[in-house]
Amino acid sequence: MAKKASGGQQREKALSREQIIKAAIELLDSSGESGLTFRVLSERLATGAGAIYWHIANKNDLLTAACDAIIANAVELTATGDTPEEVIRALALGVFDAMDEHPWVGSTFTLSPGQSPVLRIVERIGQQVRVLGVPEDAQWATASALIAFILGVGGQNAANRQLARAKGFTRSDFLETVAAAWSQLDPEEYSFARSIAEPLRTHDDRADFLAGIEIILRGIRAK
Amino acid sequence: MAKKASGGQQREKALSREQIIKAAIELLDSSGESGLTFRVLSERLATGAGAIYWHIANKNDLLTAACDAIIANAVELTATGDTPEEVIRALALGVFDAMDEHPWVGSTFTLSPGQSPVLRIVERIGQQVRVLGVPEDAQWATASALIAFILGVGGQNAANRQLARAKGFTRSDFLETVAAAWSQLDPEEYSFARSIAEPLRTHDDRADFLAGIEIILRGIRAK
DNA sequence: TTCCATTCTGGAACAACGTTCCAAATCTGT
DNA sequence: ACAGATTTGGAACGTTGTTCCAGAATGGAA
Repeated sequence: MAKKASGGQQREKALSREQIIKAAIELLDSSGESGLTFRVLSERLATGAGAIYWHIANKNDLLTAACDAIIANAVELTATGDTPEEVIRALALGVFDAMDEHPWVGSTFTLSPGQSPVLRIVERIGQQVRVLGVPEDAQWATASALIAFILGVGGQNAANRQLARAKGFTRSDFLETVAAAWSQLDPEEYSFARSIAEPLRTHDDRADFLAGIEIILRGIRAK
Repeated sequence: MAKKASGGQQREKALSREQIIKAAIELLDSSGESGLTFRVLSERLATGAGAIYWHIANKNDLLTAACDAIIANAVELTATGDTPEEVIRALALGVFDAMDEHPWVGSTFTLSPGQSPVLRIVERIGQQVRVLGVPEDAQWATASALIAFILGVGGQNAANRQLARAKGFTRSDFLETVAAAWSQLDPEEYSFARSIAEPLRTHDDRADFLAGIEIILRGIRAK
């Protein structure tokens, strides 16, 4: 029923689930979320839509698998450190960088809650929360806060990138646009947004992300 | 060019942007995100798709406006308190409750980054961060962390609800499914997920959300 | 009033998408 | 070499967001 790993080659141009996922990732990276359709994926793989559906349940399945491949790699590479806090920092940054390199990942998490991609992060974070000595009845809320923050940042960044790409903007153009809009808001009602518009132009997403992680770690420690 | 607010009624059954948004919200609430199509919206409003497009740019515009209506209401109602921390708590809970009542809102934020709905939250949170005495060069990162967390939780919850609805599950069914899956994972590799599966069955999302806010507030204070 | 330019309506039409279906091609075991 | 199971490729289906446009409704000028 499933594939058989019997050494011999099955066919000249065998079509495997892994190949499909790999091609999907390439397509997502080069053309964004809207660039992955079964038509262009078929062309790229020199086959038809039906053949793809033999190996894959539906588009959600495909996107989840693609997301999982990226996250599994990121988690594997970066989950090291001397202290639990260092591990959390490294893991969070690893996931952030992976999402930065593959902007579509951020919006893919919501397609499969509780499944593989999220699960990997839950486990790694949860283990470190345990090592940190957080009491058992607070472990889930604590890990959950870290995860929500990481996925929240990822989702927002993904949204920014996607909008920028759709309008043919660069990231810089996008920030420029937001800054320009915010700096012209009513000074009374939107004083904060106005004051933040200028520094926003040149801010560093990664540094802000790390600062957020530090705040949360400090909050956990301060209990 | 735009509508004229000249007192007289324009037509028996005038079609206004507000009416369209209201009908869209009702549809989203009753049938979920996939329930809002221009076909059923047309029927509900007893008109055609073209008439709707006269008042609204596209579906993104419509969803953003619907999201903004919910968020504006939630922010207006709940942004009160004696201390800045209390205001943040109240605001966060207000947004959480709004997202809980309208699950589609959580996934709508990503459609319009830097625009109205996010902006409202940025402003309110940012003002309180300022009152808290956070130094100017850390205000954005701090506010950003709170916002990312709030939107992250909202997005995950929305994803859960959406999946549950699509499969005809209740929230309880969904948690049951996740708990069952997690409790059968490999005890070595997924020790945390296994240990958390049981309590997850009956946990309180709102309490966990509030616990997360407290962690972040503690982290800000502990600087 | 009568007219006309503007504003607004409704539904047909279009292109693109995810998905299904199935006859043909290919493989595997006997 | 044959038969049954697996895998392929592309046509076809239903649905979606969006566009297009003929014409109805409206309000001000003559």
